[in-house]
Amino acid sequence: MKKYDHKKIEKKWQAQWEKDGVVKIDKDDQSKEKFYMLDMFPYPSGDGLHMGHTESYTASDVFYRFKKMNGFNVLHPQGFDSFGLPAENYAIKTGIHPLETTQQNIATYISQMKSLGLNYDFDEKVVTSEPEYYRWTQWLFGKFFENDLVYKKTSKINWCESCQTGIANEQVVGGECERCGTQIVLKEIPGWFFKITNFADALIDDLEKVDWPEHTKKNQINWIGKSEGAEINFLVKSQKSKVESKIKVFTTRPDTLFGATYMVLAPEHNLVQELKEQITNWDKVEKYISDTQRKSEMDRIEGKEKTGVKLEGVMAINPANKQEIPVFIADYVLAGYGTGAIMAVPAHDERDFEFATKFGIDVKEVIAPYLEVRGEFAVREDNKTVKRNVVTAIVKDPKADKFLMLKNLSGNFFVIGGVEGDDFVEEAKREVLEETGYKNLEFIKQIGGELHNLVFAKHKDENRYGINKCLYFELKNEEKDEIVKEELIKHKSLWVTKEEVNKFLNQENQIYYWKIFNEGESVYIGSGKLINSREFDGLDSEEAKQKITEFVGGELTTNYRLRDWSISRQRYWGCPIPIVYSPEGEAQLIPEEHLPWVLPVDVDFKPTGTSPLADSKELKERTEKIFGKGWTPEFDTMDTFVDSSWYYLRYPDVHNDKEFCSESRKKYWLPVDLYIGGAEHTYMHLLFSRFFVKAMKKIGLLDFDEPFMKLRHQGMVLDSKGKKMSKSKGNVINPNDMVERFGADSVRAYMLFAAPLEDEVMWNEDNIVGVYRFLEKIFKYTNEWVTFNRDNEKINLNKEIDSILHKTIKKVSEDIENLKYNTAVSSLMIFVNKIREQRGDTSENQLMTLFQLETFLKILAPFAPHITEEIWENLGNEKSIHLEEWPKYDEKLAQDEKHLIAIQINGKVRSEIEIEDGEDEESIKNRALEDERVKKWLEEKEVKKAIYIKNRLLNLVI
RNA sequence: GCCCAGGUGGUGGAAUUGGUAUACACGCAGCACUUAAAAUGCUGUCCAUUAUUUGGAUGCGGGUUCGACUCCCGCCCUGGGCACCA
Repeated sequence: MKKYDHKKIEKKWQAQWEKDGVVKIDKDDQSKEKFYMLDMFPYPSGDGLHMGHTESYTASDVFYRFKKMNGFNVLHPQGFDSFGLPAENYAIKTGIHPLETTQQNIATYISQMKSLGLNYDFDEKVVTSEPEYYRWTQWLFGKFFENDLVYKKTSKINWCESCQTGIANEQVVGGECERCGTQIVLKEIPGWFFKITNFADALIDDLEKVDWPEHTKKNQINWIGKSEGAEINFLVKSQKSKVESKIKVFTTRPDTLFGATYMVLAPEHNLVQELKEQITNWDKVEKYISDTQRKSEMDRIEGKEKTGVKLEGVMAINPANKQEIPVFIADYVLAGYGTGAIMAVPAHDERDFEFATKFGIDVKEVIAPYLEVRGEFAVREDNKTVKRNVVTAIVKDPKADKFLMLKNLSGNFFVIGGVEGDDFVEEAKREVLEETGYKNLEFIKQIGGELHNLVFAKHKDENRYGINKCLYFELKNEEKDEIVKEELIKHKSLWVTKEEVNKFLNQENQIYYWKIFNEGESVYIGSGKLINSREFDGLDSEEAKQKITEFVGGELTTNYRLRDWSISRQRYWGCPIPIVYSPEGEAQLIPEEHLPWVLPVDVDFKPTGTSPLADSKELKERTEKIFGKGWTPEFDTMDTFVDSSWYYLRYPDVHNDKEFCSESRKKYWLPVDLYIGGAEHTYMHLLFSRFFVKAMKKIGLLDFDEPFMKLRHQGMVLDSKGKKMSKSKGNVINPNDMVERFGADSVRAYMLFAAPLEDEVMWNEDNIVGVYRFLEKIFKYTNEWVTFNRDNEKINLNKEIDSILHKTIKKVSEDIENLKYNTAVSSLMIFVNKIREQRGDTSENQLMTLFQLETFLKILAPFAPHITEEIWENLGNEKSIHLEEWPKYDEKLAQDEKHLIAIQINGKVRSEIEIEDGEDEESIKNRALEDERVKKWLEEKEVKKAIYIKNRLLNLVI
C-alpha cells in the first residue's frame, strides 16, 4: 500500500504539464465548437492570491476541463489588471518603481496559480500595464473620441486628499475613497468623460438577452435608475421687487401637480444664490447651506429627521392652480439628481409628507385610490352607471373592544350607506341609527382619504361608482332605538372582535379602510383617479400625467440616476490619455502611429496635487518633438476600470500588433460564454464592460451587444466563524499554506464541496480532512479494486458497479454543467463509499475492471487533476488523463430496475414496497393494499382516491 | 428607511424544482486493531416516547393541496449592499 504524498505528486505533475504544454490550444482551429470561459482577472497585489480567487478560479478550472474533455475548443485565459493605486502608493512609500513591484507580484500570482493546478497558458496572458496592451486601450479611447463618445468638462468631483486624485461617483464608498478609505471632499477639476448615459436604455433592455443571476440584473437596473416623468417650470416671485425667475423641477408624478403645496431646492442650487437679494432671512439660509456642505455623507445618514429652511420673501406659483406656495431649501433634495429642485406633494409622497408635517404645510389630496371590482360584481357594460357618495362607519364599543358589523346575504361589512348631503358625520350617524338602532356615537376621526370604486349593484341592477369616505366612531352608551322592520329583514347587526373582522370583511373598499385603521395613517403613493384637480378630476393618473404636463407647458422626459463616467485620474500608474494640447490649449487626439503613447519613467511619485506626469521631462520633450513647440501632453491617466472594460476582447489574439483582435478570431471566440467572478463587481466593472461593447458595436468594431452571455458569482470565503477575512482581524487564510498542508487537490475539492458556488464558504480547516481522506482512500485502494487485465476490460460479474458508475457519470456531468459542484463532489464520494461497501471480505475478488476505474478517474480529474494523473500513469497510461474524452453514460444503466416506493395514507408515509421499474399503477396499488401495515391503517375504510407518482410514491386517500 | 440574498440536526450542507426531509462531509459516542497514542476500520448519531411503536420537527403564524423545505398571505430574525432619486 502506497502512501499518498500530495506534495511529491503535485510538484511532479505541475512540472510535467508545463513541459508537455498540455494547456496549449490552437486559437485558429475553428473546426471544433468553441467555448470561452472567463475569470475576472486579479489585481496583482503584494499580498498574493487570496481565498476568494482560489474558489472562483477553481470553479472555472473545473468547468474548463469538463468542456475540453467534452470536445470543445476552450479558451480559458488569465491576466492581470496591473495598473492601479496600491503599486503607486507603495512606490511613494518605498521608492521602488511600480514596474518592478508589479512584475514581482505577477510572478508570485502565477506561481500560486500553478501550485493550485490551475491550467492557464501564461504565454497568452493579458497585462494591462504593458504597452502592448495599453496601446489598444489608447486606440479605443481614440475611437470613442472620434465617435463623439468622449468629452471634457470641468466639474465638481470627489477628491481624495490622501491619493491626491479625483474619484468617480460610482467609486466612492460611504463618503470615503474606495481604495484608501480617506474622506472625500468636493473639488472643481477638469476631466474626460465617457458618454455611458447615451446607452442607458440599452444597458437596461439588453439584460434580457443574457443569462445572469436575477439579483445582479435587478441591481444594475436600479443603479441605472431610469424614471419617466416631466420637467415643469414654476415661477418664483419676490415680495420686495418685481423680479421673477423660473425654477425647473423634475417630477415622476405630474398628475399630482394640483397637490403641490411647496417647493424645495437643493441647498447647492444656483437659484438660491441668485435670489440672495430677495430672501429676507439670508442669514439663516446661508447657515443652513454651510451646515449642509460641512456635513459629511455619514452625518447626513445618521440625522434621519428632515431639516430645511424656508426662503422668506419669495414665493413660487403652482402653474396648475396659480396658488402661491412657499419655497424651502432642504438637504433631502440632491443637487445632482434631476434638476436639483422638486415640487413637493405631501399628500402623495412620504418624504414630502414628513417634511410638511414638521413645517406645518398644507396637505392636499389629489389622487384617490381606485378599485374596480372583478368577478360576480364586475361592472356590466350594458347597465347605466350611477355616481354616489358613500360613507363607511367603523363603530367600536370601547368597553367590549368590539366592532359593529352588518350581516346580510351578500356578506359582512361595517355600516355603509349612500350620502345625500355634505355632512358626512351626520349622514353616517343616521345610517347607524337606521340600521342598528344605536344613537349615541362620538365621532373620533376620518380614516384615510377618498377612495373610488366601481361595482355592479345586483339588487338595484345598476353599476355604481362610489366616492368613499370612512369615519371612525366610538359608542358612548348602549342606548338604542327600535329598528324599522324592513331594515331588520335586510340585515342583522352584530359585534365582533378585531381578529374576527379580518375574516368577516368581504368588500374591497372596506378592507382598504380597515387596513389603514389598523396600520395607521399612511400616505397614498400609488396611482388612481384625480380629485381636487378641476377639469382633470376623474382622469386616471397615467392619462393625467400627460394632460397636466401639457396644460402647464411642461415637457415629458426621462431621467437617469446613472451619470457619465469620469475617467481622468491625477495618477502616475495608469494608462496615459492619448491627448495633446496645442499652444492655444486645443485638445487633439494623438494619431495612431504614435501609439503606444508610453508612460514616462522619469517621474517623482510624491503627491503634489497635480498629476505626476507633469514632472516628466521626457514626456514634454517627446510631445514637442512630435507636435511642435508649445504643445503639451495630457498629464492625467485613465481610470483602471477602462483597462478592465475590454480585456476579454484581447485574449483571443494577445500577440496581435496590428489590431486589438483579428476579425476571424473575434468572430470565432467572442463573446464570452461563461464569466465567473465576485458579486462586488455588479455595478462598476460589469456595467462599464457592457458599455464598452455597446459603444464598440456602434462604432462598428464588434457585432454583438453583450460581452458576457452567462454570468455566475462565487460567494465570499469567510473564516470558520463566518466572519469576513481581513488583515486587521488577523484571520486571513493564505491559500499557499493550505496547499502545502493538504495539497492542491484537497483544497480544490473542498472549496467546491463545502457550499454551493454562489453561497458563502466558511473555511473550516477541520472539515477539509473529509475530502483529504476521500482522495487518500482512492489513492491507497485502487490497486485492490481492479484486475490489471486489459484484455478482460469490459467483463465484470458485478453488475451493480456498472449501474453505480453510470449513475455517477450522469450526476457529475449534469452537476458540472449547472455549476453545482458541491453535489458533484458528494456523488463522487458516494461512488467510492459504494465500492468500499461492495468490497466485503472477498479480497481476491476483483471489484472493478480497469475500464471502470479509468472511467471514474476521468470524471474525478477536473476536481483533483494531480492525483488522478498519478493513478492514471500507475495504471500504465502514457498520455495525460486530461487529454481524455469525457465518459458517456448509458441511460439504461444509470436507471434502477427496482425502486423502493413510499405508500402514504392521507399523505403520511405508512409503509414501503419494492416495485419493478415501469410496473403499472394498478398492480402497485393492489400490492399496496395487501401490505400488512397498510391494511392496519385502512381498517376497512374505503379508498376514495389513489395518487401515484412514478417510481416515488403511492398516496391512498381515505 | 429602501433593495437583494437567506433561515433545514451539534456544524457545513442535500432534497429529482409540489412527491419517502435530513444525501455527502465534519464532529461526537461506542467497539476493533495497539503496550499506549495517532492513524485506520466497523457501528450508531434530528427530537420525544416506546422492546416492536407512535408522535413532532425545515425561523414563527395562517392559507392553497391528496401531499408544502418548495407555492400564496402576514410577521420575526440573520447577512450583504445603497443612502432621502422627486
